Amino acid sequence: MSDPVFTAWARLLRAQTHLLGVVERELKQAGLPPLGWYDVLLELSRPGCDGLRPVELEKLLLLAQYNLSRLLDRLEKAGLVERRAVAGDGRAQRVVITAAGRDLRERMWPAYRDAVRRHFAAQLSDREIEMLAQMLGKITA
Amino acid sequence: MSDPVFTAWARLLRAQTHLLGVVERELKQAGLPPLGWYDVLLELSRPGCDGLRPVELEKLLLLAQYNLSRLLDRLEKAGLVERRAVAGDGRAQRVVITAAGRDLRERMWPAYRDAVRRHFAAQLSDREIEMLAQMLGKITA
DNA sequence: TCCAGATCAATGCATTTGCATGAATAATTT
DNA sequence: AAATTATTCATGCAAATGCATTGATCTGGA
Repeated sequence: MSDPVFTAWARLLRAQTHLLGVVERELKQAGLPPLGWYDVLLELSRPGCDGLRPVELEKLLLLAQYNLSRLLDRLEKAGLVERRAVAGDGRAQRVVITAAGRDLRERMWPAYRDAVRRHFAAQLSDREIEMLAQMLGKITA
Repeated sequence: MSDPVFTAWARLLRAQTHLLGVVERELKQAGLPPLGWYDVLLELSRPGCDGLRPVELEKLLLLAQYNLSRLLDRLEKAGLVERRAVAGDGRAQRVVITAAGRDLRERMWPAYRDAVRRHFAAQLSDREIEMLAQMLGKITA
């Protein structure tokens, strides 16, 4: 296990598990829904975004089709998104964020941001953050 | 979202999700159990390790107590580990790997190692791997 | 000794995920 | 046009996870 590759791999898994754990815990403690909800709401509220198809969200968020389908069920039930028919393609749908959805995302953001700053950014220098981003970017590139 | 911190954060989540996805997929395709099984078996088969308590595994692997309890149920049912009583503490138990457990871990290793090399290490130089490890180490430190 | 509090592990129940498949529409081939 | 194949999304069922609680010890005072 002195192999540098597996040291890095192990630390990647460990860091992610740890960070996701604390961040989710803080969100929950603030009475907010899980990060997965945030991710969807964020994509749908990007400037100029007039709704997205499930199949597009799937690729953006690396979610399995059936998981996204049910996540959208929950978001819709909570009144945060709406599914609309797509003219010209009877299979597809367009998922649109509602006012309540935008509102929730905006309320989640401070808690999310602060948790990431405190548990992630605070451990690293600005220079390190940038190098980290640069290297991690190569993986999914 | 041009904030370097959140660029790094987003890439961390993305890289991990992607890597875990492909690695798990390859393990499954090779007819092998999930990574979580490997992690437990690895800890239990470290040289000089004479079994570990669930509470120790919990901390090593960052698992929730109830999740570990049930993971051990599965491993035990599959004949890969045994739970033994601890002399002197009636609450505790000692989890010990079996011969079948060692065997499985050894069979998982090549598939795991190759997947990590191909999807993770291959994207980065040796120097980058080391820097990555160094930075990620600071997070859980 | 006895009791209050802490630690260790299991479990009932609800939620979420994974897997396989299905249902509907679109695109392509013949 | 008809038939085949591909795409998009949903869903039944099983497995795993999260949450709260329980049961059983152990520990440290009164």
